Amino acid sequence: MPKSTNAGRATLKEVAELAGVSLMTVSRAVRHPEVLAETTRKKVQAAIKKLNYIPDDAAGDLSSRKSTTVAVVIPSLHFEGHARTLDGLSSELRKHGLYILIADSFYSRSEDAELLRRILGRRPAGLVLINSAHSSEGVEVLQSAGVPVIETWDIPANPLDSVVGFSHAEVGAALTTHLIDQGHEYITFLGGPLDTDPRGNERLAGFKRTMTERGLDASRVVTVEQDHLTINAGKIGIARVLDRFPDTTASICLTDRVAMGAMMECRRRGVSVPDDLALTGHGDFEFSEHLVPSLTTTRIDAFGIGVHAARILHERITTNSMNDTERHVDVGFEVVVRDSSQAMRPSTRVKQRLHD
Amino acid sequence: MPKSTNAGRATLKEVAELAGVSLMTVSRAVRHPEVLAETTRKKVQAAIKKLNYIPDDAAGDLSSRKSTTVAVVIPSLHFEGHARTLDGLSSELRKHGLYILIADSFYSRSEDAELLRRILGRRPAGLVLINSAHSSEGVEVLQSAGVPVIETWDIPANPLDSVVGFSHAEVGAALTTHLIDQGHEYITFLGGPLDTDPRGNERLAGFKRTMTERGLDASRVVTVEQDHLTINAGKIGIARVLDRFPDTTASICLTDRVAMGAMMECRRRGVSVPDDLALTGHGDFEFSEHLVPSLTTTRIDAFGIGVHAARILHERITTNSMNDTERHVDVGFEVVVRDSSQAMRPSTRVKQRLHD
DNA sequence: CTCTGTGTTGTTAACGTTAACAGACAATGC
DNA sequence: GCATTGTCTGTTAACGTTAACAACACAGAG
Repeated sequence: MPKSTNAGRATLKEVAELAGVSLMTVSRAVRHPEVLAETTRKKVQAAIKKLNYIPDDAAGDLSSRKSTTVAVVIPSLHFEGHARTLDGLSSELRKHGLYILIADSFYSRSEDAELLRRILGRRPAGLVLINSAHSSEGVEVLQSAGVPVIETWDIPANPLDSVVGFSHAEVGAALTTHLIDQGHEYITFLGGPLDTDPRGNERLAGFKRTMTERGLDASRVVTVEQDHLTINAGKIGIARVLDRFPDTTASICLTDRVAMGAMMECRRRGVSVPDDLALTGHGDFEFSEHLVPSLTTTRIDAFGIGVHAARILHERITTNSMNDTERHVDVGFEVVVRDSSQAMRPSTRVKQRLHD
Repeated sequence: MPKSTNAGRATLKEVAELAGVSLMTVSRAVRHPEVLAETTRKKVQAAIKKLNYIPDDAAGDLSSRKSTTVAVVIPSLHFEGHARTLDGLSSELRKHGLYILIADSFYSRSEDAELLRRILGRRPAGLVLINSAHSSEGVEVLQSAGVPVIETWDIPANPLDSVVGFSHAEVGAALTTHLIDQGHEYITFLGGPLDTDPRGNERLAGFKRTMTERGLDASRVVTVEQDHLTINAGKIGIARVLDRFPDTTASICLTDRVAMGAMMECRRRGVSVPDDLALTGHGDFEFSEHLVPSLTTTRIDAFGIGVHAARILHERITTNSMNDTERHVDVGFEVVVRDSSQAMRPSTRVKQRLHD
């Protein structure tokens, strides 16, 4: 057994000794095997296998002044879309030998700068921010980070650096337009605590703008403080909507989870969706198309956001040129019209009992 | 601007020069400020602030022969429970200054060993495996990793090392017992492709064992190949259940997502849950209690699994003693009985229309 | 038979940090 | 007054790797 301090793991040196070559030859056998003479290569590879040698990437990074990690700052993994973006990032970054270091930031804004500093201590090659907002100190840290920073899931007014996202205001506007086009006039916006959710606020702004443009009442807004964007918030919220604005015929819910909570509560109360109340969500979650009635929503290419961010990152890491054309990407969104927001077609109504 | 190669970031050396002290004094100012004289400490801290110095953890790890990363191998982030476990891990590990390195392994089993080798290249202090199975080569890599390995979400027959999980067979058995106690005799197990899902298989085994013990037919099993554990699989699967075993009065679904798909399809077909067909799931997802009818399921303390794993890991990293008492933890589970599996109480039935 | 490449391997000096020890100096005990 | 202790800071040698360059052998060209 090697008396290495390195948790018993073999090092370049030990492999080199066993194979009877120099350190660099072993290093080359790992990274550029093609430059070695075949006999040497085989000898070294045998030694590597025998000792179960795994190169220490951190030491390699240090020596070569490169970095093989990308840090991802994410508020919560409980949101399907974020998980999909992470998948997209991961699958694309893997192709380039980059690892993902996770920083979930779902706590107080005040620790924000500290978290970012800690993560920068790992010397990541770049940072991907998923749907996150930062304190002014945090922004300062990011600006002096010296590595590419990619903000995703939004198109902020003052981007730090690169951006891959979509317009939340347009999402709000598109859903509102859809409902108005369906003949609705009394539309209530159902959201979470909007002061801590800039994106929700933008969607609300899109709603208000569109309602006003169409000459309708844009002031019908209900928020739920306790739960943030949960199914439960929708359940509580829709009760308030029905209470405060009983003539509401359609409600725009901040996310699909909120919409689901609303829909279930409607069912419990015997309020028919969409006949008594039309509902829309946002995000196109897995369950959304399966609900009865199926949920009208907006679909975001969450995986694509991750892939896009990864590509931009990779390009910016390898080439030093800042190709401005690709610095800001709007991936758009798609309004998916389903049963919850339109007069039901017979084919989608509850079917007859089976086997009769 | 410093001419450092390190992406413009300040190093110990630059801070030392600015403060007029040695490297070690700066290092101490960061890690053990209490040993320095107050005047020195302030001088150094001012220099650190001025240069925006952030220590390079990788270099520190290398020099001190420690590691500040923990690698997490996770099959998919799309499962709520996994995300919660990751949260638990993260929040507990953060207390000890440990970072999480993510390896999502949701691809072919053959790449398995390669992925593990790559992750070990980061020299993690430990490995947490969430709900994962490995090829024999992968197992070999793990065994020679030389760091603590914690398997979670299951209690495997042959653990590699530490374990934090629960018995899937008991889950299957408990749900089956519950349904039998409700008076059901014709129970169908609805699962995914079981050959690639050892845990699903165990739950199935628990089902079969219990059915047989109670003298009931244990052979009613329906699997769906296309989709794995999705809502859609439940939708497709329940159709097969009703088709192949029309006298079924209760169905045990592999997960809550499958159960939801089943429930929605039932609604579409006019099959009443639970009156015509009782349903159970597994996992207690966010939506489960909100469905109408609410879903009977098993609840796992997913966050707690993460916290537990983090504690074991931390103990094993800091003390070299292998405290055997805590090596294998069964966190258990809880059967949550809701409306989908019992004769409905009036209070939970669909309420009267609102405002009338 | 020297010259010039070409293909292959080795040597040295970093990368940014820390552990271990060494030294300087002041305060204390006898 | 002199050794002894304690407090603080500095020096040296690593950690495991890679970039850059040096060195060597051997082939073919002239």
